[in-house]
Amino acid sequence: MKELNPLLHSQLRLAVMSILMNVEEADFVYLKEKTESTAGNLSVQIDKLTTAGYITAEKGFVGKKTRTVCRITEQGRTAFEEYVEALKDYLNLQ
Amino acid sequence: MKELNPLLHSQLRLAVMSILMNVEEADFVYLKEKTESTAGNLSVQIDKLTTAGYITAEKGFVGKKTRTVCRITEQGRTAFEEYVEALKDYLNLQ
DNA sequence: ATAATTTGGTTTATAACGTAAACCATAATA
DNA sequence: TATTATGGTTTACGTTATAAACCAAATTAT
Repeated sequence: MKELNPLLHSQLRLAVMSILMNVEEADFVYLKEKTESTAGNLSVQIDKLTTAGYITAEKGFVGKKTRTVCRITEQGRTAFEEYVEALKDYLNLQ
Repeated sequence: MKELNPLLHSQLRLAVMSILMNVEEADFVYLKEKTESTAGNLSVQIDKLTTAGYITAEKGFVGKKTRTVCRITEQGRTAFEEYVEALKDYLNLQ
C-alpha cells in the first residue's frame, strides 16, 4: 500500500489545502472560520505547509490591519493530487 | 467541514480497516505483510481498533502455533463508511 | 484622554500519538 | 541442546496536534 504523505495526512492541514485547491487565495481569518480551528493551531499548520513549500503566506496590510494571504503552490497542488490518489486505495474508491 | 474520526485518520489503522472491509477475515501475519508494518505497531493499532469496537481479534491456534484472526464489526463498517464520506469533502470528490 | 475590548495573529507548554526497539513464550531446526 | 524462527506484547521515546497564554496594534467605550 502506498505511503500517505504525513504532511497532508492531518485534518487541519488537509482542510487548508483542500480550500486552497479551490480558490485563488484565502486569508488567515477566512481559513480560521472555514476550518473552525483556533488561531494558534492554524498558525502552526500554515507554517508547516509554508516550510514544505506547499503554500505561500504573504503578510500584508489592508488599511492599518494586518492580513495574511495564503495561496497554494504548484508543488502543493501536485502533492495534494498524489495524496488523493494514494488515499483512494485505502478508501476502496475507483 | 466535517470532523475526521481520529481513530480512523491514522495510516496504519486505516489500512487495516480498509483490508478488513474487503475480506471476511485476516490474521495478524497477513495484515503485517500487507501493510508492511512492524509487529509492535500493528499490535498496538489492532488493540485500539478492538477497544473501539471496530474490529474483533480472536486469538486461537492453528496446530500448536498461535494465530490472531481479525474481523471488522458492523460498528466498524459504519464508522469506516462515515469516514470515507467525510473525507470526500476534503478531497473534492463527489 | 485613557481604559477596556477586539483583531490578527505568534509562541510555548502539554498531552496524545505513532513507532521502533526490546522483550517474551513457544516451536522448529541445526 | 543450543540456535533460530514465529507470533506476537510491552515499553520507551521522539513527534505531533492542539490549546492556552501571550503580544502588538487598532477600535470602542467611558
